[in-house]
Amino acid sequence: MNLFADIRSLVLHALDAMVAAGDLPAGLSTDNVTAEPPRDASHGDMATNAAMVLAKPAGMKPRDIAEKLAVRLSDDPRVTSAEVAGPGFLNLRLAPAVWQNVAQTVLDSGTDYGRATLGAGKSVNVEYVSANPTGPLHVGHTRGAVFGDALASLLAFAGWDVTREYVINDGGGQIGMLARSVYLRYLEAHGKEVAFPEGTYPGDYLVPVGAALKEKVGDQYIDQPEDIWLGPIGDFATDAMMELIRDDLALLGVKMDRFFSEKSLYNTGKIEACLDKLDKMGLIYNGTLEPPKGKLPDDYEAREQTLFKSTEFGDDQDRAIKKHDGAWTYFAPDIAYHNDKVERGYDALINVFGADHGGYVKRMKAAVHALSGGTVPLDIKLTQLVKLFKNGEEFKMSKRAGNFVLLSDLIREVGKDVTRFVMLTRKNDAPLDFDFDKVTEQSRENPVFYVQYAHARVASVLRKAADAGIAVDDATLKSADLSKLDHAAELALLRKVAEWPRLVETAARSNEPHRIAFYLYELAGDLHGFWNLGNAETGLRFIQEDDPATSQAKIALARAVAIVIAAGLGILGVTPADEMR
RNA sequence: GGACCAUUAGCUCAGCUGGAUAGAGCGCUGCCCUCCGAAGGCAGAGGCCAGAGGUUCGAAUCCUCUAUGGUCCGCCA
Repeated sequence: MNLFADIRSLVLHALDAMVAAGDLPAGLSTDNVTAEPPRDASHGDMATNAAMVLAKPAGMKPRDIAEKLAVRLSDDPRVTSAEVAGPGFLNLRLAPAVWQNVAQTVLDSGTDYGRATLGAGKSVNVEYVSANPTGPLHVGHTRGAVFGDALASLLAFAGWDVTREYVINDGGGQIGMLARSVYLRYLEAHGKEVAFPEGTYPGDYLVPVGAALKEKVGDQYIDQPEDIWLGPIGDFATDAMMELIRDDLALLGVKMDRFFSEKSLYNTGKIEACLDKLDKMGLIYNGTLEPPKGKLPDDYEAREQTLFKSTEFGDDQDRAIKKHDGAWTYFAPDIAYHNDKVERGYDALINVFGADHGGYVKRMKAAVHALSGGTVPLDIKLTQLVKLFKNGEEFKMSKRAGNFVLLSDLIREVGKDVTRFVMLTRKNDAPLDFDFDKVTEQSRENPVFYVQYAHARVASVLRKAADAGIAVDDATLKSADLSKLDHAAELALLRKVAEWPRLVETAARSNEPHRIAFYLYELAGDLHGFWNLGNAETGLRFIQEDDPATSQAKIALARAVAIVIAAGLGILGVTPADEMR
């Protein structure tokens, strides 16, 4: 399925044969032997570094190994030439049939082409978004949501059994503030004058929640002390906020497999049990932390509290799990939450956090390492800030000014597909500029458009061909005579398509979905370039008048490109377009 | 004081986990539509891969130090 893996194993077999023939010492490690397309296509279709890697341990000259290897590889029908080059590279040229078969493979597999077995038999939990349930999602949450979702899809495509999870922070103090805010809206719904004190949430979105509460409970909470209503209203408000958030996520095309309530860890003994477990490992103690460096808070005083020995696992200092008054810090339930994930039996955990949680990474990894005995890797991906630009100027958002751009506003303005794709055109850990004007522009500068346009062009060809009476269903295309695809430009395009499975693997291995977006942009560029060749050289147009057989072979190539684009966009959560408007 | 991330063309960024002459887009220069959508394409100019050491057949990539920028640093979740 993966051509590069096939060629690599061909090389490895040849090396084994050399060992058997006494041309190479036995027992050499071939871990670093690669088979990859050379950067410069003029070097050939595939290059292996085997000779250079093995030269030293074998005590032989690289060129000697390479030449013997070349002879053996030449025996394979797929290899048309094997030349030693440079310091000891072995450049291979492959038979056109190898590339032509790629088109057939793609048509056979459809958008499943490129699915990998990297994660086969393994499960991974991807936790993302996890915004506090105190209001609708805004732009700040969007990048993490898109990134996490695309990463989850990528891993699923690479064979992992993926769980998408959202942890609801419904156990902390901010739920109390939410409840008070809703209470004020509730009073307002009863016609009372209210003022929002510092710390409460004055946003309009709580108005309907207050009204709904009135609907549900009538006037029973009016003039009642806080301890009567705080709990129930907190629950009521959290549910309402989660409904809001789910709606926002739906707009983005994000669907979670599981919502985990942090509150469910409280008063159930789960936190205590988990910390007991750590205590038995000798990782919990009472102590006093060093005062923070840099700016010292005005009211700082050294206090003794319960600490977790995260320094044992590389953290800079130990971390508090209990406040001075004995209440849990946020870290405590979070440890228990991750313990729960470990106990659910995942083979790997991934958390997607905003960059402002960078300081949290080490302690969380420390906790998971301790809880799983080092058996469950936790990867934490941080997403950097998104800067919005409108009319050429940066649009600053601030909590105080309350001028957040809501996720729903963003979608309304530019759409789900644009939002998702653009958010994935940067590495997760690099800041991202989101320019409202650019992202809706129809030009090469706008990668979303450019990729969509390539897909639409193929769809257009299919329509035109059908109009001309040429059968272009995939079943027919599959049986086309692909040996007609013998032009260098056609083979080059097939090579690019053939890279897809390999790209999926590397992207999945590094948890970097942005690589998909970049590859699609390149593939689209190659298609556009190829398309234009047809201007000067009519023999390269997809539709050849009066020659349905050739047309079908060429259209099969176009379809293969479109299928890969569709598969890639599928991972990114973007709908491929059949025509541009 | 410390941690994490970044530093690649005038600008915005990739760089396939160590490979051959470092790549795109924008901008600049010059070209290509009786032609499946020119909403495109081709070509040219433009680089001390922040700096200095190290690791090895080989470094933009790995390690150390330095510089600059960003994020963060008590029991807030």
